[in-house]
Amino acid sequence: MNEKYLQPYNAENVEDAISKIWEESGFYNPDEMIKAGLTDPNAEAFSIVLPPPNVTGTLHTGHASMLAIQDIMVRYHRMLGKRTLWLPGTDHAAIATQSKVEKLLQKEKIRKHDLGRKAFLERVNTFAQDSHDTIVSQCKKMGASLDWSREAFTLDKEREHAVYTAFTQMYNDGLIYQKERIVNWDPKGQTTISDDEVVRENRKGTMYTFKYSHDFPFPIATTRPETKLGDTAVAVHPEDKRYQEYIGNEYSFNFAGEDVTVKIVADEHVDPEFGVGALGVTPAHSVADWDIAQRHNLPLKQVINEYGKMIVGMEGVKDVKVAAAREAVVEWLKSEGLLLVKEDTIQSVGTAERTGAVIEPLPKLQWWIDVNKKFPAKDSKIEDIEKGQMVSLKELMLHVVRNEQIDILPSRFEKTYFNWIENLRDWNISRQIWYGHRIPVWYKGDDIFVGTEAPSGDDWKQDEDTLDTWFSSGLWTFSTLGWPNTESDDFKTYHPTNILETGHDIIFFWVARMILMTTYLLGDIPFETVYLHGLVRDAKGRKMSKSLGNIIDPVDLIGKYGTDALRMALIVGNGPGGDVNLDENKIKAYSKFGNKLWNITRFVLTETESINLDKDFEYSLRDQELIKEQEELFQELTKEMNEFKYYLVSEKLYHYTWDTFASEILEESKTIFENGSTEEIHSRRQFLLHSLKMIVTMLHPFMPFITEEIWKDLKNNDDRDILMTVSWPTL
RNA sequence: GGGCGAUUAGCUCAGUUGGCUAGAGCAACCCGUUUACACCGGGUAGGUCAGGGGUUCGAGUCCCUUAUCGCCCACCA
Repeated sequence: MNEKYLQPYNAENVEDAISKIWEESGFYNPDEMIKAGLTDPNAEAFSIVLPPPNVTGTLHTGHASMLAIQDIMVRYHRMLGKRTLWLPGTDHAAIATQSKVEKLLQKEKIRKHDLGRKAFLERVNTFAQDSHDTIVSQCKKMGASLDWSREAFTLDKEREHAVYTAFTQMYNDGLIYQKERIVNWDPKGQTTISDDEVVRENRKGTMYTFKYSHDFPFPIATTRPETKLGDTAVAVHPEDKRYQEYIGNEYSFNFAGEDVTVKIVADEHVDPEFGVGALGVTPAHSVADWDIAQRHNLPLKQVINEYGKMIVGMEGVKDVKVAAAREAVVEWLKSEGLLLVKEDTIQSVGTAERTGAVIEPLPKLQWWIDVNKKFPAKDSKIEDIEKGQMVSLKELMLHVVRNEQIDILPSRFEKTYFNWIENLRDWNISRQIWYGHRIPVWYKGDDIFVGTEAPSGDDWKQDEDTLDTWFSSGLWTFSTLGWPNTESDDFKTYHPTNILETGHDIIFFWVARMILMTTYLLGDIPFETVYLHGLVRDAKGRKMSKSLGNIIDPVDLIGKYGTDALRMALIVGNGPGGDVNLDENKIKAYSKFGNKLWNITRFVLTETESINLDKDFEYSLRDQELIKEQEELFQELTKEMNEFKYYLVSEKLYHYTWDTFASEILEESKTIFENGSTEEIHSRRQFLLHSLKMIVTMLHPFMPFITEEIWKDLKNNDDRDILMTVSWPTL
């Protein structure tokens, strides 16, 4: 027996050595598996794309959990003999990365405009490269069997070509258009953001009820008096008796130094029960008011600029930030005797997901994707949609989930998905930041050119804006497989992918966008199953955050307990959609399990030292009984593997190994070895060896390192050298 | 305002399509080392499965209801 078993299991030494074996084998790459004769070239394909981590820093425990789940899926299918690809990459994460680098520059007292676009982007690229390198090494530490030879980046040349191709097609189909409309403006990030990048927060505010002027017939209420300088109407409910006589009238007056004219309009949107039942309409600075203005053809008047400062008004208001201007306007109302009521209220404030700034709705010229416009469907692999049939993006997105061509797990998220799509508005895809895919539109005078490359000839100027990062992420399942070349081997073999495993927090940002892009561009689905995992929380179930100081670094945990133990702690009891509380004690428990398995191996090897697995003999009655029990369990486990119930399989393997195999069978074996007949002893030795091989094989997707290490001492001549490439037991 | 989820042992949680005396890890208490493993073994204690009602031969599991907590979505000024 190998002397290593005389010492307790040392995860750290073993894991590094095993990683090396796997990487040097090249078997993460399915092509190498085929070359070595380990995978049948005609085998069914199985593919997953890694949700590309943002190059904004290092991986956290959430990533660790994601890697563990996906690696289980991948190793399992590889062992089933499938042509298995797990494709890695990273995401440039436009705004997130740019604002991170801006913060770093701020510490050096450098502003990005002083550097200029080119120098700034060099800084960002350096930062992104560092993050990338850290992420790659962390993925490897987790034992993730990713095919690095196919690694991609959302902002590299190949992906740019895919992005430009997609943009051009959508533009030519009239799905991408440019229009001035009210947008979510982030005054801190100096860019627009899409609706789902706006995080709503309930904050304390003050509701002011006042009259515009002494001549105005009735009061209105608002939480933002400073925007009233931009009012162009007052809306009331059409059936509200109090205001009937005023509908259609126009009133002009001076408000805090600005000449204002408002028209009284009747609109169903107004709730007569709320406040005074009359709403000052500010089309340029409120999304709801913009919609009212559209319905009544009202003029637009911008009073706040991109820096969140007032551009009109009296002294103390003009050129002042909105918060201070609000105070000034309220003071003015008081002094004029126009303020009637001031009361505390809770208001829902939109903030920018990345910068935390309060969103200032502003009218701006932007690029949009029309989700309602009908277009002829591409050559369609979508069930019940024929080629050329007129469909909208929204319809396609709903259709493929409704007809279960795409399955979402857990299924309750399907409802959430439908609800979101049904209320979807056009997608604002242009951003006023530097880091990202530059919009593939060029201008020369009044001419406009949209294409995958700059037009020939001088004086063409490319659009300054970049694309929303999710535009490129939306193409991920096929831009990584060679698209727009649909004839490439990878594309033909691995698309659509089988499973998308990701967090339920990005179902709208990403999952929905991938479905949008793929159904539109390919007339196909991007993946068959969406497996959504929850959040990794701390031991007490709290969200990990910097302010709570409860962030756990997966690398520290691996150093302490080993990757196998961490993986088990993240998997057991963690079903789809559920949050997992990561308790260090749980990891500790599974590191003990590793040692248990180690000692089981020691016992079995000691007792079976001189023998090989014998295929031609009959088990004793007792052993036949044990085999039967075992096979029943293993069949059940295989079924559960196919149902994505990794949380059950891992737990059951743990209990079988410890409570049944070690506590009962090994103990019983001691008696047999002492008192049994020759036949009984031989049978039991065979049984132990056989069982341990089965256990180690089935545990491999969960605890890849220790099982691979044990396999070295367990394999026979006719077994494959590397456990990763061994077949999953078929019973 | 709409939707979803949770509530099981001191703590953190499993419990798969309703089916034998409700489980795990950690914590607590007692005992055990001539060895596969003290990173261990054996044992003890601890739960009216949030409350109430219903369906059923049978409910932690299904239905209704109440309470508490949490999450997501939404243009109530």
